[in-house]
Amino acid sequence: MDRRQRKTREAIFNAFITLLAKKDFGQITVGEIIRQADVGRATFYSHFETKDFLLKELCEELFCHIFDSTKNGQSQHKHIFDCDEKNSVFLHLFQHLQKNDNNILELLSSQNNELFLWYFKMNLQKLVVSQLPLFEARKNEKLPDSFWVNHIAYTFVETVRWWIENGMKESPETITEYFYLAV
Amino acid sequence: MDRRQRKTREAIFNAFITLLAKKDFGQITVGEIIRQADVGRATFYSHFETKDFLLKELCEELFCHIFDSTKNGQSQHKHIFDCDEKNSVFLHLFQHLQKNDNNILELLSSQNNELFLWYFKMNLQKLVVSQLPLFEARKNEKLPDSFWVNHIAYTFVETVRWWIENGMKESPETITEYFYLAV
DNA sequence: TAGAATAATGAACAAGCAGTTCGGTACAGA
DNA sequence: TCTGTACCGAACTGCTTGTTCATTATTCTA
Repeated sequence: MDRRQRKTREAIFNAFITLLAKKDFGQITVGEIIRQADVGRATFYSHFETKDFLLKELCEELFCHIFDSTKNGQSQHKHIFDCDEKNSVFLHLFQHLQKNDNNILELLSSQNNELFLWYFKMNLQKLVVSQLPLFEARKNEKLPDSFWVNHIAYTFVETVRWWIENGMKESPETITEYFYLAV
Repeated sequence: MDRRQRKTREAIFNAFITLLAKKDFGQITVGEIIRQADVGRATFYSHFETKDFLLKELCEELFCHIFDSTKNGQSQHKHIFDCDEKNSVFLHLFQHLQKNDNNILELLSSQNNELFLWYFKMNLQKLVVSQLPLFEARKNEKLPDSFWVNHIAYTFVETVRWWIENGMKESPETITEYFYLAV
């Protein structure tokens, strides 16, 4: 990819994240994004079809990074699926969130976009499916699988949200415990 | 209240609900609402400050109805807090939802507004607090109260969403059981 | 390093929407 | 019947989205 393209794309993403930390997705205008990113209007639209696509692509990029941190070998973390202790997968995620590598926290806070949470949950569900044995003990055979997976994934999302809204005072270890106790 | 006011208000609410069943809150315009409701533009704005306030007031009206169905003595249901069997409170809610008295289902579906779900959850939390003893057996003393209440309320919301998305094939009794098994 | 290809610029533009204003009309309630 | 109030509708401001295009700058490559 042309270096100019990469730089522009990054500038737009960064501007967008900065703005998302301050206000709701719905009330961010393209005008604000391009002012913050310092790019031309036409440039923005040559990169992203609409504002919604921008969010979509940002989500894909972020979640790709957080759910697969060995990509490009840049991360000091091992791939979450490769972790030795099975239990550490979710702990690892909480740790990632605490570090707030990508300002993901602002995006997950309650006032932000439904679509973003939806992406988060979708990625989580894939993870949960691979980790189902962990929750075997708690599962009741009467519960349909899809219900169960949905429940675990959303319990995680809600745990993160509760954590953020309460100032993230708890350690990732404590929150992981809460999560397991709640499921 | 003047009969004209009542009629206009109702027409706007109905138009809004009709439109919400078809498309996302964000892409409904005031123009569409007033065309569907067959009222003038200025009339709309004399009733509701903005589109957001319309949603807010609709939520208040609906949840007031569903969470307090004895209001105005119109309902055949007893007040949910007065039900004889403690267990029936949530069953009662699921039954209400199945009847879809107020087209509330469309509003709770995943593509709809965050604000709406937020209101739903807020009302639920109040209910959950009053019903906490029901969940005493499942609660672990390590979990903070606010975390626990939040978890129960959102488990309910997610149960409803799962139910809707899967075609509501299960009976309210079955779903109530799923809910209790999940919490 | 010259030249072709591609990306960015910025200003102008059309279209659409939110929310306001106001003079005129219709209706409710007493 | 009369008075106050609600509704109407059209016009208007201001803002946003998304497009266009001629011009400029940068990158890639031969």
